[in-house]
Amino acid sequence: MTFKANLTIDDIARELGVSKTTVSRAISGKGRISAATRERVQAYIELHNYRPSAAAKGLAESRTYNLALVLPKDFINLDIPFVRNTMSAICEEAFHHNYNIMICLCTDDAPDHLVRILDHRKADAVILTRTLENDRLLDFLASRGFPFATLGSLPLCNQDKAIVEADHDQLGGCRAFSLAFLGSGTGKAALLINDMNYIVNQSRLAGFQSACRELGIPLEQTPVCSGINDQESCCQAVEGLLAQGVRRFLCSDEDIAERALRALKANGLRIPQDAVLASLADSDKLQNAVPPISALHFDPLALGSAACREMIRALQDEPYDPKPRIGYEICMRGSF
Amino acid sequence: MTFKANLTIDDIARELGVSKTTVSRAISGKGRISAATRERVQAYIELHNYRPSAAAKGLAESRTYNLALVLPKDFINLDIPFVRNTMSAICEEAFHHNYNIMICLCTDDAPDHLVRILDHRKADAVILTRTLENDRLLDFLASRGFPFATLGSLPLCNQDKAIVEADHDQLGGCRAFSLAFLGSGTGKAALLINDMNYIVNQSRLAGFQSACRELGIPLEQTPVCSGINDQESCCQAVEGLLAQGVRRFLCSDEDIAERALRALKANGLRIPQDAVLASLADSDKLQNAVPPISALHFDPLALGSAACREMIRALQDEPYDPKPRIGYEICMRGSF
DNA sequence: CTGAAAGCGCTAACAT
DNA sequence: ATGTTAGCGCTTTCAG
Repeated sequence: MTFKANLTIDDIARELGVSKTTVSRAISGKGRISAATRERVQAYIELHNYRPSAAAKGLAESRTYNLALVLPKDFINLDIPFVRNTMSAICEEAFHHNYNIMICLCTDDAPDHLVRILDHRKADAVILTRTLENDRLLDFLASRGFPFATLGSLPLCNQDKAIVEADHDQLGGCRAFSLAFLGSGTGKAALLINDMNYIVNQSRLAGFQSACRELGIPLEQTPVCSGINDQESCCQAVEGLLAQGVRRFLCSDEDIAERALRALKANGLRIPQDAVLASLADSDKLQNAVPPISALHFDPLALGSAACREMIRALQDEPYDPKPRIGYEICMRGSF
Repeated sequence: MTFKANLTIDDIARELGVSKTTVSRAISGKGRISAATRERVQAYIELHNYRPSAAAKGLAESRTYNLALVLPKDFINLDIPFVRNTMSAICEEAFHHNYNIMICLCTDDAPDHLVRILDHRKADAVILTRTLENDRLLDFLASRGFPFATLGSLPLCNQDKAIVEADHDQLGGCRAFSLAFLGSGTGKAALLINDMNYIVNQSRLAGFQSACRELGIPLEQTPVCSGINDQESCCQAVEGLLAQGVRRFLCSDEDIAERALRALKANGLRIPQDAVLASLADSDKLQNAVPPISALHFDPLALGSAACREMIRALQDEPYDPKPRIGYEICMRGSF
């Protein structure tokens, strides 16, 4: 079967003895058209495998049917399962709505890829895969008034600037998980956390502290160590806390949990006999760790899909949820 | 500063009292135009921050300035450093040439994303991140006559169907590395390999066998185990080989090397005292393994850039290299 | 219910 | 060297 490459709406109109308008209507379903001619056109299209040109449609409608997905540049060097997962979910969801995903690699101080996509109007909206407290990309998008969605909540300074702000229920999840963790034993419990510039870490801390308040645990009983970004800083923090008599460690994410596990093992402590450990974010690694680490589990696929879906709805002036929230699951694996 | 969103070439022409054509020429540099007017136009553009609409330019030129990057669907669940790395390199390179990258998640039997991109003409060419022996995506692209580039060599059945076929020098690298590995000791040496449907594995095997021939090692002295795709099959293979007296293990990639390392350790063998181990593909994991594993090292960034660059050159009718080859490096880390 | 015509913003012959 | 004109393939008033 030969492939007739570039059949146009004009060809069909001529062939069928109708006008371009009629063909267009038969395809889009917009405007009045008789069922008979619609079917005639559709049959022709089906038979001849006609596919409209996205470029032409786009130009006429001032749309591209593309979404720009901003990936953090360190994704090059570092596997970030969250990014990988949300990326695929977004891609799937976009496909489902006839949109495509254009990727751009950006850092806060190198937004070049994104700038160019906006300048050349190659996408209808942007999806950010993470949110920071001082986020120049966020400021940039807001200042341009360009529609965007975020995975993760916005900082107060950019409150409500996004069309869609999708997030896991971090506050509720961290609170519930912290309650379980804190309630499962006695003695000082510490929170190990990384970069507080990430909004997600702020939410985690807030959830943890809310649980502390609920249980009437005074602040000095729950030390918080932030800035844990490699094995060394983690070891130092853990050893310092051990010296203070802390034996209960809650980690803000899976990477820290892995490091803390190593640090505790290195200090000869067994989990859960000598010390307990848990994580406010999950991954395969924690499930397969020895011993497995209990964690608060979220579904990145659901988050990515939701953000993408609602953004596309918004673009099409359909009713949409500006702040989709994805629930959590508590995975008890015996590490506390 | 307010942002005048949609300045067009028409606005500029009117404002400057010249024709659209002149403006177009001043921008593209095509056609004759006086230096004076070119500068006048450029100054105006600079001042008013004009950016051409990619959609309009695209429609007029029948181009999209987009490249479709096909990612394997299992990238969702599994980190594939090679994919991550080449993806970023491609994205960077594309940016550099004013192209954008559109991603599509495909498997051999679910090419939907790609089909739609081609149908709607949303990309000018495709980049495949891997090549298989029986590759329906490859057949599909070839049958459509759509331009594409591959990372990795093509199978014989689709020889020369790609516009660009970028590859590491697998044959040369594997041969050289195998020579070093085989020459470093005596006794049976085994090759552990995964899916022979991957062209890259075929090249690795060919390189290995070429080294064997060169050294005059008979085939029965170099057992080859293929189909190693998880820890269990690796353990079985390793134990079977140990029983045959094999103490020298060459692995086709980093994942197998990791698994083999575990299997050897589990059998109480120390590296390199009791057994030696090496890998025909490298990654951070091998570098950080205990003990570090010697490996043949390639640069995925260079590969991705080359494929993307040559593909874009081809699209622009510039001279290009249809078969860029990236060199290798042998990283000796003491595991043999 | 259908068609004619203008237009989306740019490029590219073909004049001049 | 610059302008005129006609597209690229679709959508969308506005008439009939």
